[in-house]
Amino acid sequence: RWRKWQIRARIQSSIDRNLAQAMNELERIGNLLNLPKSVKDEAALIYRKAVEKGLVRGRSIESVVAAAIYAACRRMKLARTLDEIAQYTKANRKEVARCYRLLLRELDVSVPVSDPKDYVTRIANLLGLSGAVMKTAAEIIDKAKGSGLTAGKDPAGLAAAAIYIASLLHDERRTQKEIAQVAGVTEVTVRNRYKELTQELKISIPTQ
Amino acid sequence: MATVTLEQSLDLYAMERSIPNIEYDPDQFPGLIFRLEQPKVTALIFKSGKMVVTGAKSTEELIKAVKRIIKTLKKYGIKIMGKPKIQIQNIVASANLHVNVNLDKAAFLLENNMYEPEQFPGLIFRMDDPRVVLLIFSSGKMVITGAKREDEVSKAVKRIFDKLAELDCVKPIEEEEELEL
DNA sequence: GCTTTAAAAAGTAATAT
DNA sequence: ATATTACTTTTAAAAGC
Repeated sequence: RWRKWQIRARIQSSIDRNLAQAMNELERIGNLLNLPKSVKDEAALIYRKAVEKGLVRGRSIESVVAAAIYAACRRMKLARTLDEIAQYTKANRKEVARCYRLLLRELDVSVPVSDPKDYVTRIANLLGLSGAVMKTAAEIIDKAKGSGLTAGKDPAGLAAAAIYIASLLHDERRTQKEIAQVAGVTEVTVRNRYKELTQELKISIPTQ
Repeated sequence: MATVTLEQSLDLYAMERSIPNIEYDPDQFPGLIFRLEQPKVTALIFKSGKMVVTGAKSTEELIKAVKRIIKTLKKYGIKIMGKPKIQIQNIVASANLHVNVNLDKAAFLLENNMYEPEQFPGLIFRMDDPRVVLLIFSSGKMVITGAKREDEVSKAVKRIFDKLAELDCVKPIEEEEELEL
């Protein structure tokens, strides 16, 4: 059937054109975020599934690409906030979040719940903190999980507070302001998590 | 939240002129906003004679509110014939399981859920039967929405409690303060 | 899809004192 | 530095863009 073949070819070419444009966007945003090739490949795979399922219709390619990048980062356990990714698009965080939820619901992509420890690694690297601080912060996160202090809390805020505490314990102090900034949360959040973690886990900070 | 149907059309402009404390800006929204203080509800009134009533805490309160809204309209000279048809469209309720919920574990074991703590502290669970959506918090408190009947709410709460217990996602709360009424 | 309305949950953000 | 206030999520309907 000529007709059927023709329709199929037309759909395929439209998918191809969409993909070509999307891959350019993916490359652009991915480079701005300094994402490793493995994450960009993962995002490309997710995006391809989305186009093939027709999920991009009525939505901007850019926001779906951003959502695919976010999903890929989560799957690869690379700590990036939705805001960091959305800042390189014309869409706002809310629109990218909407696309991300659509990908989760419509595609067979399972995304693990984000682990505050992934943010610990990133924050420590950005602040040039030692592996010892990183290790202690990760231990604090594990204890917090065991005590049920992490449920419902922003992993970035938890990681920021754990890093703050660990930096004090290792005498590599960073201010709450510095940590809050790289973690992408406010100082108030770092302070609130810090209070809760030190009190509930009975961590005493040497007064200096 | 309920819809009310009056089998007649309404002149919203006339209502806006005669009834005090009314908001009506057709450029912003096609409905006229009417706020009733007792029972405290808000009604969106449309020119088709249909309305949306939100804020009622019970079916009884809803019925009383609709009667008072219509009485008020009549008081200001708006002619209303027949009796209103009230349909409950959505019930929003909150509940407390009085146990802590392990959201990480629940997110891994429950089927249709979404748990994104960087975005929202609650786990969003879409239940098939009854067809409702639950926002579950680690405190054991929750929000149930999407139900059309009150029994769907209690059924959903029982189901989710059983399911969470079965999956070993609940833990008794240590620090029990509890009310002394 | 958006606009408007209300309500709860717990966390975070923005702004006020 | 803490106290408000406001916004995040979910749901449903109305009429119109």
